[in-house]
Amino acid sequence: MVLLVRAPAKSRERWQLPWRSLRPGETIDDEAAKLARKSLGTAPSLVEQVAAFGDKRRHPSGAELSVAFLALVDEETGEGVVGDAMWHAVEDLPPLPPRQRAMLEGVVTSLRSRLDQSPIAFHLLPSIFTLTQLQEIYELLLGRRLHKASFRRSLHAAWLVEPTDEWRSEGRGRPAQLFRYAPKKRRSGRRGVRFGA
Amino acid sequence: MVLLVRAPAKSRERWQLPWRSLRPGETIDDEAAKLARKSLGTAPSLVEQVAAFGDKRRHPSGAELSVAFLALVDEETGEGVVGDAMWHAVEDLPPLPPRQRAMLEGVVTSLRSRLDQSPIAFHLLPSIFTLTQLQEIYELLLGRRLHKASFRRSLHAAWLVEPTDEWRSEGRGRPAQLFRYAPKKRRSGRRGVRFGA
DNA sequence: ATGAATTAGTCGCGAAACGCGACTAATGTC
DNA sequence: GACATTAGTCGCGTTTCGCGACTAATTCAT
Repeated sequence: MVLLVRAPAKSRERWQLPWRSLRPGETIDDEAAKLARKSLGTAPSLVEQVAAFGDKRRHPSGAELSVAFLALVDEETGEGVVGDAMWHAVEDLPPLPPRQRAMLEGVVTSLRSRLDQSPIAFHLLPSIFTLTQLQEIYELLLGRRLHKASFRRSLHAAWLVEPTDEWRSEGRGRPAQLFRYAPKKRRSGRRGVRFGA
Repeated sequence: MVLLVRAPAKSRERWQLPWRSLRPGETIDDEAAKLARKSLGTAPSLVEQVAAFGDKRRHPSGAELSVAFLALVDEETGEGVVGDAMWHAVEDLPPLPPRQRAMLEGVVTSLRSRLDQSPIAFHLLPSIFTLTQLQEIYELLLGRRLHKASFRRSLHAAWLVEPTDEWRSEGRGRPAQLFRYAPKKRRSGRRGVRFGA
């Protein structure tokens, strides 16, 4: 889901991405982190610069150039959103200013395409987790279901996790083993997680 | 290879990426295209925005924010470079300002990673070309050799080219068939070019 | 002429990766 | 004790991949 804020009354669209103008002397990375904290009421688990947009479609503020950042929070943290901000489903968004629409699409595409190389998903989990939890995160970010056996095979081939000796029995069903994120640095030809079904 | 220009005398490094400051009222896409034309003496076959850099490492001009663009020209066109600009091998570069070093690395990585989905290579070839020419472009951009049979298999699987009925006999050896870029829009599950060996 | 050299293009096999249904395992519930 | 529920694995048929070896068409040297 995407966090949107109410737009000023004069805009045609009623919602916008959270944004702020760059203050002289500040770095955009710092500014983006501050904006995320302010919009969420808490610090996100990951903030990452994605792309810059500077074409004819102008930003609502009239700015020539916009730099898009991705910030991720887990569902629980997302509940504590402050002010007039509200979460919207990515597949069902209200009208947005054209450039923001493009930025959002770019961010989502970029996120999904880098998901196999970058350990983004682990930022949304506690340090110890079950493989089912991990798979659910990937399914959420990719927007589609994955096959359990195939997911685990890719995962082990990528040497990203190692088992702990703890087990979690969460209500009914067989207890799940807990894993931690522990990428093995394969010196040559390391491979990311490949997904398919 | 990368086109660098001489830095002002006061800088520690002697070379820099071509750059200019954004003039109010201009779009960065337009400005980038102009800069490329001016640096090269001719229009590049492709100009593409890649990423923005705004961390602590400052641009030589002191600017807070830098937006990196990729411009590609074929070897022949590159000969006509004007002024004090000079081509340098990507694997053997002179010292650059830190942010520019990072920008360059980002651009090259991004170029290589998107090469399988985006028809970048075709911008560097005439509209009619041989498959060996195409493979050489990919090898140049990826910085490694590819296996001929595998390359052609991936290429045909991606439905990117179609044969013409023309043949080129270029000196010795068997004449090569000429192809044109003609991507088939497979409605579902289109796949890019995959490389390996 | 004839054969070596050169470049283009294809075949096919062994290995690896993938998709996926079906299986076993361990727990709670009725 | 049967059954539902969740975790985890196995294995088989198919596709993809890496790559050496092959055929094809031309030029060059003798």
